[in-house]
Amino acid sequence: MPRITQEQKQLNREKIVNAAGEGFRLRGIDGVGIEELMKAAGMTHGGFYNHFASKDDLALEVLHQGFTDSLAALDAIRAAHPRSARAALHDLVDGYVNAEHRDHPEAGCASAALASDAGRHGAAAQAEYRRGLDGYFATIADMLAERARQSGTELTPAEARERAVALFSQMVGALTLSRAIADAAPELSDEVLAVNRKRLKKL
Amino acid sequence: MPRITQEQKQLNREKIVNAAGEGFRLRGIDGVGIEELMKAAGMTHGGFYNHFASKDDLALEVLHQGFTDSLAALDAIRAAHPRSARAALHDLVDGYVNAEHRDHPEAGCASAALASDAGRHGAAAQAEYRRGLDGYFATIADMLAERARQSGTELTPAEARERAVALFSQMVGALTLSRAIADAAPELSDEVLAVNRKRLKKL
DNA sequence: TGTACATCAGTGAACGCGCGTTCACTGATGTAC
DNA sequence: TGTACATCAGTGAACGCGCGTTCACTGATGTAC
Repeated sequence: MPRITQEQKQLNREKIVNAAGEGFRLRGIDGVGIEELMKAAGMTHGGFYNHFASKDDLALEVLHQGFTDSLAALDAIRAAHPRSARAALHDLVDGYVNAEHRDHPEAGCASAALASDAGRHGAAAQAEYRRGLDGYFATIADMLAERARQSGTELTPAEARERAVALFSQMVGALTLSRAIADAAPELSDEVLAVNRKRLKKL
Repeated sequence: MPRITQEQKQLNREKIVNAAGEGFRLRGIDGVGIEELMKAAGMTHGGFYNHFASKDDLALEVLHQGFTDSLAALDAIRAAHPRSARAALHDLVDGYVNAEHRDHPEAGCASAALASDAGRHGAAAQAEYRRGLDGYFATIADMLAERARQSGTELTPAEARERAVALFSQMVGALTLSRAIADAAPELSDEVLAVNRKRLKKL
């Protein structure tokens, strides 16, 4: 069978990145092997190095793809509420700080699922992470400034950014803590989500 | 040489737990091997199983010890400010959300350093984590209620707890994000810390 | 208190296993003419 | 357009390596008398 279309090769590469994206978010970069990854992508492990120079190389691509997706999703939330930044912010908080997102890191935000992996996997991984964070902070700051404008007040750029940094930090912290106890203490985990969701929407 | 005093055995056990506490916080539970751990504790790897049934067993003890230490440190902060819960809360935030703590996870809070490890290492690990979180939430709620009382207002227990949960979530999120980009984007990392520190103290 | 013996903590070699990575092979694709 | 050949993506066995764990050994400690 081998030697396939260039188009098919590109599709296979994407399958690997997607499978790795889910696996890495669920169990960490070091928690998933290449054989398992390639199997999930529908191939055998030997072909991995036709696509990536190393596992770390793949990890970088997963981070890049993850943040690209997350930032696109954030833009989609904004676009869904063209008249109300307040409604968009509520959607953002509700969509981020909830049980569904907690229970499915494989389909969720790279920031929350891969924070400790990024911190431990070298400067290149951190640079990808930084790009994501910058995007989150800038977009949320925009949303906050827009909301202020729509309710007849003004926010200096510095103030909007401060609030955005604090807001996103709390969102990530809430998800992180709720995940750390999801199986053993579901009520406490739910409480962490509910309390933060409620208070984040009041900010 | 072998067969040593029971007292010495206990000391050796503590050395292993301490070495593991540092190693696990720095590089994750899966990121440190038993041989390396035992070497750091001043022994060879073979004796490990005289102290622990397995590496997971050690991880549980590390979590337990970590939260015990953290909760004791929290009590010490309270005790240092018997007249002002406000001052104690400021100390807590300043001591938690800063560059020193970011750069030395091995000497820092188990909640922040081991959150993803706990979430991925089974129900027993999560139960230890829960115990720590319960302690943090309860103590911080107490501090917030005390601060209100000292400034002439009252806080219902429910309101105090809500604020405590939100406050600690934000503290953990701030530290988590700042660590994820500490090497590659030190200015952004510092900003995350400074913004959250400032706003947490206003809460 | 002194002696004889059982216990058992630390040592370091060894075990099986799974990991990331390499490689010879294959045959369909891509390309040169 | 057709043909001959080079390319190269996927296969699956193999590599070295480090991991968690086991084990026979040792000799000082703990204990029974």
